[in-house]
Parts: sequence; C-alpha cells; structure tokens
Amino acid sequence: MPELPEVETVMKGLQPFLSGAEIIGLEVRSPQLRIPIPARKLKVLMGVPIVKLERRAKYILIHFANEKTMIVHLGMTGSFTVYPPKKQADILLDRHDHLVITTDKNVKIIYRDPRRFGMIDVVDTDKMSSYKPLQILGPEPLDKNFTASVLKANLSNRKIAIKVAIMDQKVVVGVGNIYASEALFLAGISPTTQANEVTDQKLALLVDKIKFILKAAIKSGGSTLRDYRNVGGEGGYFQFKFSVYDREGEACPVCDCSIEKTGGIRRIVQAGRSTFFCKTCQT
DNA sequence: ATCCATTCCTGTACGC
DNA sequence: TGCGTACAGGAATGGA
Repeated sequence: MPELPEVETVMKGLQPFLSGAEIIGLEVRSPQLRIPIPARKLKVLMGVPIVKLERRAKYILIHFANEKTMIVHLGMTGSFTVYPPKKQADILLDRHDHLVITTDKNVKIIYRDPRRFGMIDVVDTDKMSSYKPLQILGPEPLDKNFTASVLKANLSNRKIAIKVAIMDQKVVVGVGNIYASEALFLAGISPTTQANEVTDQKLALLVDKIKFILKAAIKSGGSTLRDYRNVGGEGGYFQFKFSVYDREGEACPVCDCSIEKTGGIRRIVQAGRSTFFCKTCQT
C-alpha cells in the first residue's frame, strides 16, 4: 500500500531505466484499472525521449520531450518491475500484469496491479496542473513551504478527527493510513482530536514528525508492507518497525504503561480505516 | 462547504 | 480440507 515514501522509491527506481530512454514497445494486456488504460493516448509516447521523472503526492509523473506527461498512480497494489535484458528469462506474466513497456535499451518494465486501484493516464504537460486529480492536491509535506501555519490554515473549520484530516489530500498530500498513525504517535496527539482544536504547539510538532517519518521511510527505501515491491521485485527494506501501526495489544514502545492496565496499543476505526495509538502517550 | 458512508477490487487470513 | 466471510485501503462519489 504505497504512500509517499514508497512512490518516491519506485520513481527513483525507474529513473535510471527511463530517463533519457525512449519507449519502443507498449502492450496493454489488461486495460481495466480505476480508469481504463488509454492505449491510444499512450501511443503518442512511442519513440519520444523521456525528459525526466518526478513525484507529486502519490503520483509518478513521466515527462516526455513532446510535451506529454504520463501520470501513474499505484493505488493499493500497483507495482513496477524492471527487467534488464539479462533478466527477461525470468518474466512470467500473470493476469494482473496490465502494461508491458519496452525501452530502446531493451529493458522491459511491467506494471502489475492485482486490486486495480491504480491509474495510468496521459496529459499535455502544460495542462497538467489543471488535471483534476492533481489540481485539488494540497502541499507537499517535504516541501519547506509546508509549515505549521499552512497546516493550521488548511484545518480551519475542519471538525473531522485529526487522523482523518491529515489523510485528506487537500490538507497535505502523501500521508496515508500508516504514516498518519505513526506521525500522530510521534507527535503525542490523540488521533480523535478534532482537527481545528489541535494546539499550535502540537501542530508544529506534527509537521516535524510527518516530515521526519516520511524522510526516514524514504531513506530506508519504502516500507515492508505486504503489497509493496520495489522495481527489482523485492519487498521493501524499511528496517525499523512501526511504532504503533498493526501492533494492537502490544506494549507501547515509548511509555511504561503496563499492558495489563492499559491494554497496550489500541486499534479504532476512523472513516472506515484502522487507527493505532497509545492512549497514554497521545492526548 | 463540510462530512460521512459507500464504492471500486482481489489476495490473504481466519473461524468453523 | 474446504468453504465462507471479513479485512486491507487511496481516492472518487453522492447524499445528508
């Protein structure tokens, strides 16, 4: 379940194989994703040099020299696997391999997405910022412009729980269910606090912790979550364990509350998603 | 304008 | 063993 660090890792993994290369083969094997893969639009990318790759929120943007940009979202289970010429004997296509890309260096790149929540589209680069999914996005959490005052402004009038709020892409992008729980734990904020009632001091701490956890995860190459694969086809190598995520009933890694007394790390459901937290550390 | 539940989808884990 | 069911969740949607 890729969040910002995983998307960043995938983008960085694709970069050496795509930047400066051209696509000479495109096979849409199974078009059905969140929106159908636009095979005809993809064709205009054939034989055109790739200028650069970047990440915006959880989207990977691949810019081509003809002023077209390929936009990819990995959804829940999307992955790219890169096969250099020597590895292509290993390719075993399955029914969830939606797109096979071949570059002029004879590298094959396969997009697989079993749960089909991903998305692939092509837009004019100069119209990219008005492309609906990108247009509504809030600030990049790792940008220096993402500050406590920006977060505060984006939370004004918001009565939803802070956990739900920081997963809202209009408030801040890239924070998914896992890092939302982790960042709130590190900041000592209860996930159920009403968003516009979090104190300025705690908001500043939250901004710091969001940046910290995302950077740490990027540094470790993405998380080890069940559906995540890097472009070499391996699971992540995110070595540190999560503090609270998926650790219901375990002891809080920080405080000395006894499990017998407190029940340890709690799990609650907010907006249909699991939230994990320590009732003692987070107020 | 904001909020909330629902929808999409399928592999995995679990209980009986 | 096998079957059924609940669950995982990013983002869009529609109704309140």
